[in-house]
Amino acid sequence: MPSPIENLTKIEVSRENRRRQLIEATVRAIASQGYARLTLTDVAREAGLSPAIVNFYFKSKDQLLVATLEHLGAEYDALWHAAVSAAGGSPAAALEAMIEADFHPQLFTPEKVKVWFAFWAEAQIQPAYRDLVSRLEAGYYKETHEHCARLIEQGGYRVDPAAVAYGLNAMVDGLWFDYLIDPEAFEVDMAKRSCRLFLASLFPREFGRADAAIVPAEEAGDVRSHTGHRARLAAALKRRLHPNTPMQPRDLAAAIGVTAETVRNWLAESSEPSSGMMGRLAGALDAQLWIEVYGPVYQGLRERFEARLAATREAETQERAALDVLGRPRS
Amino acid sequence: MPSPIENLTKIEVSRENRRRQLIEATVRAIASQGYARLTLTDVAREAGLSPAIVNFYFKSKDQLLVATLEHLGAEYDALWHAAVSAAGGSPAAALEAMIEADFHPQLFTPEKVKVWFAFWAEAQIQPAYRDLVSRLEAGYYKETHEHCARLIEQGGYRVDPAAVAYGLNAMVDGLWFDYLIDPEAFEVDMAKRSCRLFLASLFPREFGRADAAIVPAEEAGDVRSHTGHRARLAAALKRRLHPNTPMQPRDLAAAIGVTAETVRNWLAESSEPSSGMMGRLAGALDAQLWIEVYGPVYQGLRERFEARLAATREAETQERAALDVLGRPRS
DNA sequence: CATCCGGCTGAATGTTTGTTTAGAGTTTTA
DNA sequence: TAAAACTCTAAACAAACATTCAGCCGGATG
Repeated sequence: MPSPIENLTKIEVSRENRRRQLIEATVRAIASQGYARLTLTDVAREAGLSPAIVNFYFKSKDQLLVATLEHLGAEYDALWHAAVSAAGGSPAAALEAMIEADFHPQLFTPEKVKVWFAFWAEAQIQPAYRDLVSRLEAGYYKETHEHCARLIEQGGYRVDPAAVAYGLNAMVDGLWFDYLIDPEAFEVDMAKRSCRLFLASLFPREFGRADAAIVPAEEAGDVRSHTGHRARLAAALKRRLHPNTPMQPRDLAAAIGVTAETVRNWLAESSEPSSGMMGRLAGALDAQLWIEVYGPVYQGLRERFEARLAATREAETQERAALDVLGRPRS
Repeated sequence: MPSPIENLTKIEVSRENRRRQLIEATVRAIASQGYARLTLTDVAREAGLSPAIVNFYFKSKDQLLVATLEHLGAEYDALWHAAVSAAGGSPAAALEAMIEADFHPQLFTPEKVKVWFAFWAEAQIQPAYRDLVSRLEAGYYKETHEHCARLIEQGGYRVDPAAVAYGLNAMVDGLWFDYLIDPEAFEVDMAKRSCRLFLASLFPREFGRADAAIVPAEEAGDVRSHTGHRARLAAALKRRLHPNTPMQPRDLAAAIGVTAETVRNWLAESSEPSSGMMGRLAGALDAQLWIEVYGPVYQGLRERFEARLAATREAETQERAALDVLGRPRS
């Protein structure tokens, strides 16, 4: 389990922290000023530094913006990859995990959604943005399509996996859009329910009947609300900060830009990182961290899937038998 | 059937034309330069005029941009309102009409979609944009919700109309987004099919079974492909340019910025306006024009709906009877 | 025909902003 | 400890841009 930071000198780590500090300042600045009116003075003010600093760490304003988009893209990719891995092999659980990831509080904040749309709009002009955005979208679509196809095959369904994946992707993007337009009125539960409604009406055995989908999903609660991940985080960190490894708490703290005291508190389970900080941790260490900490949550999701599947399959069998009695097998 | 242009002097008409010319130049300029890099010089170049002209017809660059957004919004509203009216009272046909309108070639062009997203992204900052965009979205959602609710009630379905309307809106927005990201790869038919797949799985009687929705929809063809609307347009125009009305072909031509010769060609059915020009016509005359010209197309859609409904209702009745025999009425 | 007036332009203006540069303060290295 | 390297800032610079304005041109008006 090698860590990226082992290969870097302290100077390089420090530079990396400054760059990230500026990138995060850029995100805040775009969210408050807008992309079009963004100036380096805004970024510097957010970062608490002088305007000229940007041209020191990034060659130009354009490069800062590209780096910001790359940062957001990497964060998004890492999150849903980890969620899918944690969901195990079941395609239904994987799709559910992707929906959860799409509305995960680390990504799905008013600030970040605003910034995403700013880049998306601008990507039509700037080829540098465009390529990156297209690659992200394609990767996400491919993954969705794969799980849909497997689900259709395993479940013996007869719909076009491309149409399903396409529709699901579009719905998620559209819900992000709704959130952009009016974050106050947006209800995350309702959004997830709409996605499940779509899947449930196509795959009733795995996602429950469409009728059931209108009932607020009491399961599949917010990841944050689950207790136990504080302990899991501490354990996962301890494994990585084992005495005979070169990395010590203070190194990790320096790598992610917090004090050593903060890291010690996490290890002592007396506090826990914000979701944003959690993303930094996963970046500084490895993506496996995500799975170890949040895996059990998705594991729970998976188990509920299996139970629901068994129940609805029973009902399905009875219904099918009833039709068979009349000699008119269901098409 | 009063026409707005009757109340305007020639000078006012001329001013209105220039304003629209500048607005359309702005749309092209944003599509090619992007919102952030847009300069008045770009707009002027697109319009074939000098940069200072903008501050003559609009007090400032900001006002030009607001006017541009208002123009797009009015066009969008008019289009789907007309489509819904033409669809008659059936909620299913209305929903189908709204889907058709959302991907209508007048609106759904790479240029306009780019510009829409540019404004949407910027709407997070500029309250002037924000209010307008929110109002448009709300109106569209309300309409969708209404038709969904009626469909659910009439059909005896048991899903939450809000979740359906929400999901459908999100899917349409998301498909626009896909188009933004990669217009080359986008297939309009596939997009419409995904929307119908969603509706079909919830309302199988009105939209056909989900299984059927994977077959390319040979019906519901593109509005443009229907012959006959050239004749309908000529007739509709003749009614409005009747000899004893004050408006003559040359007035109409001036109002929409074409030559009188062009209008005469439309009347003679020897040519037809582009979809964009059709939008101008409806604006200069009245929205009813849309219905007269394109109504029969949506009428055809409605008839196919009725036929499909009758066929699937028959099958449904048989199935229900089969279940009743077993004394286990379908829940 | 002379006059007037609105439409439009080219040049000028003042502001904003990205970038450069010289150098001060601090840390690291020899 | 001295020198070198690094980080960061303040000021200067140059380019881009929205906006203003004086005035030209062409058609309408008397």
